[in-house]
Amino acid sequence: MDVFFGKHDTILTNVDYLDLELTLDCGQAFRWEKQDDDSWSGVAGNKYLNIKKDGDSFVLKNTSSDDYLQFWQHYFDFDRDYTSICSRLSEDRLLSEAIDSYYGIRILNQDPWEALCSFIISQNNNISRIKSIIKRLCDACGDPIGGGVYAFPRPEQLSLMSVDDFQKIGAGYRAEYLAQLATQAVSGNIDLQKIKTLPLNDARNELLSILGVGNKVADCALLFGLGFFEAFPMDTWMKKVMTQYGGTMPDCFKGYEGLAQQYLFHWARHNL
DNA sequence: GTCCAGGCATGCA
DNA sequence: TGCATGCATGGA
Repeated sequence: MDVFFGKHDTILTNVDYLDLELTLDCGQAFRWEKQDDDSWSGVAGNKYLNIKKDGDSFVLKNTSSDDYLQFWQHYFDFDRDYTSICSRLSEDRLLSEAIDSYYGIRILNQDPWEALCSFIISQNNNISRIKSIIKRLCDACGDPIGGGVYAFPRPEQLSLMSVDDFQKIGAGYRAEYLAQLATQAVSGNIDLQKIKTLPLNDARNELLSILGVGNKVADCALLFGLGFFEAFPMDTWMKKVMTQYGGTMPDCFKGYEGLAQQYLFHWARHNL
């Protein structure tokens, strides 16, 4: 991949492995919207981005070299060699088919706090509704970052919301979970930066102690927010997929379970 | 109107 | 440990 820093934009060429729609709209992140010109706009951290595929290159609008190097490069996981990982994963027949069909899914490195809150909201919920709840949450108490756009609220901002406030934005029965989580995060009882440094199982157990966090939500937070590429979220779709493996994971998934999961999840939703 | 969504907490065996 | 049930909400 080559990176060019223009006067306003950052331009990526020779990108081996990125499909914007598959990556930004596959249910791992909830703040990206497709625009009329087929570009994608979204918020991550306290940054707004518009990114568009233009022929063989990708244009990150109004993105400085600092923004790219210090934030988006890691967000899009560009430091990881997806080509060699997918080559390894393709040793499995089903995964090989999924990768061929949906080439270009990357795992985004999202903010741990946002990922945890988002996947608590996601439980027993559908993606379009998850998106709208999160948007209302950001509009209600996140930092304005310009253009009428708001960042995802920090713990102390969420802690100022009451259970009733969370219900008013449509969180439903998850309102209680969000309120408790915010309180614990502010008190330091939940420390995601510390959890990030733990071994996978310890990190997982810490997350499981949070009200409203079960196996699936914990694994999503680990994979999409806390940098655990080997986490393997098991939702209803993945349970169906795993019957095709007799319940045991192929050896070639090892170390890359998260990406394998995301491909199989996508494959299952379109083929089962 | 009815169904269902990237589940989880709870109670009971 | 394993299974049944209730849960808030709104888009399809």
